Amino acid sequence: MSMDDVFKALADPVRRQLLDSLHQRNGQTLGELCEGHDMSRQAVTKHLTILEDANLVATRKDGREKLHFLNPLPIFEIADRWVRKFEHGRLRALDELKKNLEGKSDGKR
Amino acid sequence: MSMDDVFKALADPVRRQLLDSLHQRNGQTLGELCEGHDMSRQAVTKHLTILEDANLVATRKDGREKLHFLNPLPIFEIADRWVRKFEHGRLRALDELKKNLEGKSDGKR
DNA sequence: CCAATACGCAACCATTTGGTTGCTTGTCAA
DNA sequence: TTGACAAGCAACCAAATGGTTGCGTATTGG
Repeated sequence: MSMDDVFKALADPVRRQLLDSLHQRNGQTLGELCEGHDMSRQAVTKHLTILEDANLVATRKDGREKLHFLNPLPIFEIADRWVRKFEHGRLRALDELKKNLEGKSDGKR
Repeated sequence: MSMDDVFKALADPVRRQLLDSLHQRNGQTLGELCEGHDMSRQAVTKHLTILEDANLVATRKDGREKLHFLNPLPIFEIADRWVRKFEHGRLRALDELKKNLEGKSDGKR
């Protein structure tokens, strides 16, 4: 579950939609998660595997069904780290950017 | 600057490193940003273009140099939306996940 | 028991991605 | 003015991605 895996897992709209679906109703089976997606079951399986590898989804087998559960913790971790990193001057960020784009060799370099 | 563009832009370690570099020192030229990356200038240019398309980096031409500036706002927006969406039960998320994985047909379905 | 259901596995394919090289353009400085 | 430097453009390539199909396996309900 490297950080890169989480970023890459989140970079696909289908996978984000799968997370959304699990957020609405947790513990869905593979078949249920396939509904509404215009692709084969195997394609959805591949996406779910990527989400599992990123530790965003955990599974449990129940009989012949496979239940999927959302794990939002990696999302929180990444958000924390990345937001905190750039937090400095969050409010003034737009102003600073504007000035930088207008300013001609403003001396900061 | 769709949300998908931002996610995809952040999904590559080279691009995240470029954002880091700009965070350390804003307004770097293309040549400066290339230093320390074991790839051609053109490869870095492509990554920077993706960051520009995602509105994470803005540029200004200064003579024969091109200056690059970080725009952290899209990161904040995405973090806000996604963290808020899954915020519910953030603290208990891990416990709930554990129980779901252990529990056999806990009746919620 | 056995047929249907739910899922797994693997080969295959088209497109996208991430990189390269070669050449061109524009700007500065000696 | 002209050579060197910074960056742009375009063609090309290998590998990863995202999808497909066909078939195999295990579980369950009638």
